[in-house]
Amino acid sequence: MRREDVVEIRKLELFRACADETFDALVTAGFLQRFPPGVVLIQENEPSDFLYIVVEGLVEMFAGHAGRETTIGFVRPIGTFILAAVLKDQVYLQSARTLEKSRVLMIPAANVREAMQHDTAFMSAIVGELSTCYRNLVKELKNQKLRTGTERLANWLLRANEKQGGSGMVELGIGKRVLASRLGMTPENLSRSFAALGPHGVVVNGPRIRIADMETLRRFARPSRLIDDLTS
Amino acid sequence: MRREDVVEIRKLELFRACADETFDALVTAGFLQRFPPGVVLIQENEPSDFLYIVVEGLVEMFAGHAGRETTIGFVRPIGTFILAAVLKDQVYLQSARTLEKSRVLMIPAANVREAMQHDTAFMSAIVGELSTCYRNLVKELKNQKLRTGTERLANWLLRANEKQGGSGMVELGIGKRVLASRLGMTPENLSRSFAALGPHGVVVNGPRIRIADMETLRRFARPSRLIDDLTS
DNA sequence: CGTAGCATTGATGTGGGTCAACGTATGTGG
DNA sequence: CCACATACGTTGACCCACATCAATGCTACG
Repeated sequence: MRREDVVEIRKLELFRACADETFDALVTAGFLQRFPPGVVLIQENEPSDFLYIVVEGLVEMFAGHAGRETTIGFVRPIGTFILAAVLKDQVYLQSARTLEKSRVLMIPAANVREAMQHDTAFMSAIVGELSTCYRNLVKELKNQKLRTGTERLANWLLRANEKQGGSGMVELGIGKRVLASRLGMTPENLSRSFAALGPHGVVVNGPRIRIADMETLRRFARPSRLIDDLTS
Repeated sequence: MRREDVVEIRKLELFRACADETFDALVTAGFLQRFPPGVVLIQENEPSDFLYIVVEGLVEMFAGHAGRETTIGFVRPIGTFILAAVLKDQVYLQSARTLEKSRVLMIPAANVREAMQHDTAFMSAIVGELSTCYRNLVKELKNQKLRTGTERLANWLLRANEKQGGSGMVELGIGKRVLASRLGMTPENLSRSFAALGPHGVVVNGPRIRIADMETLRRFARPSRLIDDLTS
């Protein structure tokens, strides 16, 4: 494991405030693994053996039921997933797979729980992380229940544009079929939603999207700080 | 505030393990308020001044956007709400209103945050509570994205039946219009969904539902531990 | 009583899923 | 280098899930 990666992980909200010994112990106990794209890292309903930290690449969280499947979210460097399952020592509720070639740090769940009990600053950081994740999930539920698919796409584009500098040129960065699942629709419907956004100032060119008229798109999308803000 | 209420609150997962001084300080700092039905206790986008504990009655969590509104969940005695907002000292993402005559204990947010920093056992309980809430929310998101409205209703009935003793007679306990919002559909569609469950062994009689054929209903509903379990 | 709110039902429209066909890369092996 | 296979995105036809609008009956309550 590269030193620069360790430095980056240390900067995570989750690890920033904890003691050196805590951090070192966790990193030492962890395994750094490389995975090609498309590898399933964890599967729902399995016991939570590790806390996962994405050091490089891209991981998709998803879940299935009765023959259907949906994407819950993505984890990019540097980010963690399934913290809650690890803390409660219960089965995963989500599955995870790599979308790109990825490097992932796996920390044994028992070590995380133990570290939390011995380092108050770390536990405090966990509270912060869980609260943030909880609030993001509330926003996602509101996104799903209060908006149509096309509206979700419009807001996703606005947010992606800001993350990429606000130039009005958006690179999807993920396949459209995965984006469709993320937004809770079928690939066919995503195509039609893109078409429907044409009159609202959106020009599609393969994986490159141009927001030609930001004001019109915003008027249609109706972004809300209580749904779309990333931070909190 | 009655002594027996204090005893019950003390039994909450959130307060069970904390020090006596922590608990007493929080309860002393809190205000016990009575509200008639239909009172809005908090509104989304307002700063989080209090942690709320429902001592008696029934509270609905809901959220609105662009003229639409949806129910996120219910809080029954003894239960807490908006813990995450309080911990992050940020605005509420949900609103809350009483559905019945209720008694609610309001604890100033600053006291909660302070207590957490001074009582490790309390902080540990907060981690447990947040993890549980997070996982319940993941389940709700899966419920929404992976099921149709009628399927959600069928599973809701199965769960309500178990909570009420498993006799096969289910009392709704809330208005059908509120239930519809909870399940993410309109009141009209809830009526039709009830009708659609007739062939699957469900008999409706106003607010009293009879599950005449449990096996048939379960076969239709396809309940899953990864979506419908209350505990975890 | 009269009125207001709620549940139900029907008619109708829209969002979105399903199925099928087709085009366009991107590879792979001959 | 080409033929072929595969995966993906797009488009059209069609159908189901669900919302909307309107009308009706019911119950609860002042």
